[in-house]
Amino acid sequence: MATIRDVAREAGVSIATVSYVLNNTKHVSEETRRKVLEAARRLGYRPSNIARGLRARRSHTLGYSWHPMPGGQINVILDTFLESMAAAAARRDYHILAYPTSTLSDEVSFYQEVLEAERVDAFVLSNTNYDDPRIRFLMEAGVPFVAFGRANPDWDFPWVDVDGAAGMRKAVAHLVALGHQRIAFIAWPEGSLSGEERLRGYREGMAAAGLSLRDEWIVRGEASHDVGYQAARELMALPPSLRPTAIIAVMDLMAVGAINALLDQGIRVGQDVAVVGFDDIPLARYLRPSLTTLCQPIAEIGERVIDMVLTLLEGEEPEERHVLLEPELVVRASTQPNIPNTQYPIPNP
Amino acid sequence: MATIRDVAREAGVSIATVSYVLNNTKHVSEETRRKVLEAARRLGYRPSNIARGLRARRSHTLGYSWHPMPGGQINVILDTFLESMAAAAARRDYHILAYPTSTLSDEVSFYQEVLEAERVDAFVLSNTNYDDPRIRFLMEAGVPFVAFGRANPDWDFPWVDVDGAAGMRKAVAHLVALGHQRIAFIAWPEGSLSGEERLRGYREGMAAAGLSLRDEWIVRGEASHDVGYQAARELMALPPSLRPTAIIAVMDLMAVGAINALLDQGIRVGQDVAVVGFDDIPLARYLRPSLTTLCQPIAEIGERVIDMVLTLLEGEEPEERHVLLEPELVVRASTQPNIPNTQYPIPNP
DNA sequence: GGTGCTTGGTTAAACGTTTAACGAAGCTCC
DNA sequence: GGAGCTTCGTTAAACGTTTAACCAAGCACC
Repeated sequence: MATIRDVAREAGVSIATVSYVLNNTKHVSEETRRKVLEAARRLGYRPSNIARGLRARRSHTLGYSWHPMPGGQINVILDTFLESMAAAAARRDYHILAYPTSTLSDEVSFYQEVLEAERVDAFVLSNTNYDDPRIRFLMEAGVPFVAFGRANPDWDFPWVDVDGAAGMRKAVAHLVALGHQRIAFIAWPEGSLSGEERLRGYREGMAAAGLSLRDEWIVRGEASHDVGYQAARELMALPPSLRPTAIIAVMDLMAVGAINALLDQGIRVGQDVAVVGFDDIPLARYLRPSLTTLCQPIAEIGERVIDMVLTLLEGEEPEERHVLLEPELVVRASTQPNIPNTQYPIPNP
Repeated sequence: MATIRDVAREAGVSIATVSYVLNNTKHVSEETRRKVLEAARRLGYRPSNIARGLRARRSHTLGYSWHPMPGGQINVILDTFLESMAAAAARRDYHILAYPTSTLSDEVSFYQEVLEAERVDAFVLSNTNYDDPRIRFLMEAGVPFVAFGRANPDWDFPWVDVDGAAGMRKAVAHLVALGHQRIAFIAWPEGSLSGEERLRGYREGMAAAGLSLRDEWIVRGEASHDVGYQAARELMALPPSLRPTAIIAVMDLMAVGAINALLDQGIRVGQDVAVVGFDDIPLARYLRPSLTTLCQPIAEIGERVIDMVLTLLEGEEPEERHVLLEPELVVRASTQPNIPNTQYPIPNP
């Protein structure tokens, strides 16, 4: 494997000159410049990332850590998110080190380890919590990082997030436009940042439509299909005057549970009762009925996150330190009975 | 940040001694050993991975590259696979560099780049093809790698794979035990390695059960929900004496398409016609009816792959160069009408 | 024709490890 | 009591870059 020394010899210059030419970091005459580039090309030279990193104290690597999904749930965004991040990073010669954090005993000390071993220059985090210890640590340590998701509002750190409240307002407005007045919400337990955010959007949407809101319409439970199932049963057990005609769930999986509960009771979803989810899981469009839901712009988030973190790494301030992106409402049969379930074209035999 | 020099000074020894103690690579008296370890602990010393890599020509990093799913499909295994690999790698102080390859113009030259930049010591690949150029390149370059998936059988390289044929034999046997005789198969277009493998298992299963096989029962098409939908329509349009009573699909997504087609025709899935998929996508258990399918031992594959690749890196031969793991048949309502759709417990209010 | 500036390049140190080569001290053995 | 071995450490080179410091030559200027 050719080293910078080989290139220097081949071009008849010193290794310093080669370095200057390749990094464009000092003026070099057009003549030698050409010679160096030519020699490097001939030898197929590629600077060793390791050696470069040792001297420049840069690994040209970003760490991305996420919590793998519990209980057989799927991480809907992982593939898309990693792909968009890796592509954005590659454009600027950075690479992504993947850290699923499930197996870590102490997550914070893990960050410290990786950092001190000089494996990564900066971090991207997702699945943030309110008083997220990772964020606290990274802020204190002065490490550049960007989070996908917000945390304690008193903390000032760069993040990109989806405006869950705006999404839920869209969902409510959509349902209201269809004539619904009694709209329920299946939420996560208190304490989840994005959960409360989405719930707030639901409340705001109801208020904006001038609809009153009943405590019975908000049912909370852990993120699972079964909790969604049970919540829908409870909602349908309310007296007719209170019984909701539409249900919004904080996540698709719970919406699927709710739909299954309704179907089990002979309720026609989309006609008798409408259901909206959040996530746009891959199968949402193929469910019976297909699921109206909110779709997050994951690819864009990935790019923004990387752009921000690389800006930080260059010692500059990103023009926007906080980026809030709106999810898109995808209307399907679970709220619009006139949309056929079979919304995919049937290919000709 | 403490360096080896700081530790040496603190312990009153030379840096070489520190290195020997920390790497357990030469005998050192118990006394100095203790002093060194104590000093390292006090200073919170952690060797710089970069410096270590430069000298030892090891980045302690493995590259994992995969093709992101086309057309909004989800990569069911990514989360689990990455997690198990990262955990197995971390146990031996290795880390995973993630390379979704969609954006690469020339995939092979990409491997060369990463390798020459000394970013990774070895590779893991998945989604292998028959004459996979990546595998050809890595073999020729003499780079250690392990593939999740097989390729050209003339090539000798280490891999771990799922025995799709065995899985399909299980599926057929399961259906035969339920009394089915006319069993159809929805396949991918010719040329897919795992696709042909699974198809072969279906044929073998039929032969083993002494059932004859009709050409009409094998329908091919691109991997998509809609192709599955259309295929099921075609199968149901066969004359009654040929019409299958069970359908096996090469992947869950196509099985879902088939189920939807059957439902649209008023056919009761699980009672009139049974359907089996392959993958065990996360929603499979929550579908109506829930989907009988084959589940791949992804976590185990991840561990095996990492163990093998690290063994290779140590210059040894793994005891097994080819590992074939059987998928597990998960029986649900789409083949067993007596299994209630609502197979999840309903929590007490 | 010295002074000072610019241009275009070189020299050499540094980054933090690993590890081969060396060596001092203590022991065994004849 | 010296040869030879073992034990336990040290010294110093090496890994492949980047970059500060330096320098020679050319030129302008008074």
